Amino acid sequence: MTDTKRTADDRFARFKEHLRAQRLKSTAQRDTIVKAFLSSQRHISVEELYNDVRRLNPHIGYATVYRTMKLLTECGVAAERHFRDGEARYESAEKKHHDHLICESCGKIVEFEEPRIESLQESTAKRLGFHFTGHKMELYGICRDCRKARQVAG
Amino acid sequence: MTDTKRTADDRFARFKEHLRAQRLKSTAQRDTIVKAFLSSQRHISVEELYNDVRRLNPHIGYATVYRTMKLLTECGVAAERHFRDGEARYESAEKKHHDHLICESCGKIVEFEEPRIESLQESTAKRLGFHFTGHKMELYGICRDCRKARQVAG
DNA sequence: CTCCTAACTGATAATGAGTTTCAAAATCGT
DNA sequence: ACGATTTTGAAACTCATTATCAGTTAGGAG
Repeated sequence: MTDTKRTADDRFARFKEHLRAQRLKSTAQRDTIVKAFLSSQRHISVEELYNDVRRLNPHIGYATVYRTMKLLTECGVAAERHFRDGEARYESAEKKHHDHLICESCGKIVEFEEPRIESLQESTAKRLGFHFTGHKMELYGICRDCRKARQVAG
Repeated sequence: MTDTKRTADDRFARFKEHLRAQRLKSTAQRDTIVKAFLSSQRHISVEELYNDVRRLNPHIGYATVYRTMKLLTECGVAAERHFRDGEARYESAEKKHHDHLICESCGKIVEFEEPRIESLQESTAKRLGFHFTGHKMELYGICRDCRKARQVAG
């Protein structure tokens, strides 16, 4: 069994556990949506997920996808992100804290951690009299591939 | 004449210049909206601005406020910001680059600059093969006043 | 100053992401 | 298997913002 498969199973179990703890019900729709999410690529939008889900069961509605992603976010299996395009994107919340670097040309999203930035943010907040609780941070740039493509084109 | 008044005049002139350059027309509505914006507090929302404008001229419509803020943004007099609450807020674009620290309890917005953060961001992007073009960054925390109030209440 | 045309305005409709409503259907503890 | 409680899908509704459109206005040519 692959690592990917095993962690997907773990997260699915965590979701089921959340339902039980909250006295919510297990349904075929929820299972389908969660499995589609867990086997999707990172940073999927609701629309993209809905399209995946529809392939598995065309009767599942848009609202149910939204509702299920909310549940997944509540139980810590998914994390909601808002980048520039205005629609929410979801990623697995397994990994530790990280931020995103986004290519303005092709939309590629790269994840990174930089503790030195975090610690400067914390000290900046403290300097201004705040107890630091978190941040929203995305870096934007042009990735190597797009720079190359541009040189060829230009 | 105060400094505030003088820079407001400058910005108004810059707006008028933009209209001329783009062969757009000067109208009483635009003048009213721009003056209301220039005499408003920082980080004003469209709704707040609309309310201010209505006091000066109740016949000006919502759409015209939106349209005029777009013009002000285009000519560099205003800058659009998107914080967590989902509605756009506008600030004067006169000042040099800065970021925002927002109190999660009372909503207070403090501006700051921290070149050391910017330079770490730039080097992080470079390390990942990107040409850094910009960022979106907001810090969140609890301000001193809210912490005090909480102690008293608790 | 008067005409004329392109630009502008305000009301309203439309958009798009996301949420709520509601009647019918499904779950699950007893 | 019963029956209260949840859940579902479709459709209606938000909320911020943008587009449409018919009527109005600015401002340059003459």
